[in-house]
Amino acid sequence: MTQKPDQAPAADADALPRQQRTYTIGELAQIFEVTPRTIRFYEQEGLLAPSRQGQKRIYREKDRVRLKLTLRGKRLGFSLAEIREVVMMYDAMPDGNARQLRRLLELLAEKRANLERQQEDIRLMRLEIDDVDQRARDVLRQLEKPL
Amino acid sequence: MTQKPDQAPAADADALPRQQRTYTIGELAQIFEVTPRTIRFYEQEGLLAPSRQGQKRIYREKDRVRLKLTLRGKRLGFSLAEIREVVMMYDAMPDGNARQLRRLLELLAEKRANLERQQEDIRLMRLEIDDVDQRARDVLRQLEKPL
DNA sequence: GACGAGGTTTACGTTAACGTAAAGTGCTTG
DNA sequence: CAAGCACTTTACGTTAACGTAAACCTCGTC
Repeated sequence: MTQKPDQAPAADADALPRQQRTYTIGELAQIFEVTPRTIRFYEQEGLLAPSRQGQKRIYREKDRVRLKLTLRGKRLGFSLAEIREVVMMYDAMPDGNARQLRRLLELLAEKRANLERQQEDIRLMRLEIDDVDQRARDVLRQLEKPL
Repeated sequence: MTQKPDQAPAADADALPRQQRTYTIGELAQIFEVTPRTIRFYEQEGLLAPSRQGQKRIYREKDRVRLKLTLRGKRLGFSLAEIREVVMMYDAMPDGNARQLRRLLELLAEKRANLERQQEDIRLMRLEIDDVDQRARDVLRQLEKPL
């Protein structure tokens, strides 16, 4: 029963060259610490398009990367709609219409500007945090001094 | 009618030393490009606590800074609850209980870690964007070449 | 062949962060 | 003093991003 490596799922899964590996929804969910529901929802929103094997969803490397990018976008506060916009244009690239491509470049510039503002926000917030931290330590030191 | 600088609101407002300046809700809203509703909502959520003059809210420099920090937090994807947590502990600092202070330091460390992950996310997403940008430009060039 | 572990669809519920509308207060300006 | 603005409270509506529950397959295993 262990001679048919047709689609070995679990045991020697990490022996495959990764590009050919497939994932179930549960596996992906575990990897990224989200629920299957979340993954299905992202599909419904047009962010993922796994193939099917009968009724079950089959995720490939491409889908895994998509999910990773989506979650990264979310951590940065982007909405699913924004993320989808970029992802879909990216997919439409190969047979790219010139107008579409220019639009994509605009979009990318927007995102870049967004990221830069975020970097500045991070820088400032770090300064604030360091300041508060310092003051808290000072107060604490004063409290512990008169022993 | 222009001799009483008691609480001059508009005309020579920028002549005041800023620390004494006060703002109406509408002014603040305009400055930060949010609606008054948003500002009231933040108050309701415990993020702002303007004084009153009769029924009207009076915002001082402190409130303006609070709002600025709040909006910065939002841009970074923090929830109002998270922001409030830090803000409230900050306010409780002066009469600080040692346990509270240590808790604050923990919280700050958390936030810092969060910011660092975000920076990494930004770095990676920039790489992605630059890559997509480059490929889009390449395709575009090929489309325009055979004139 | 019952069953438990995973998968599936469908559908209603929930939370955060406001938007929007109604109805009232207070000043100042023609 | 009527009109208009900017403010107020109260309350219901809305959207995004899932959570949760029910009811159903399908497969390997005891």
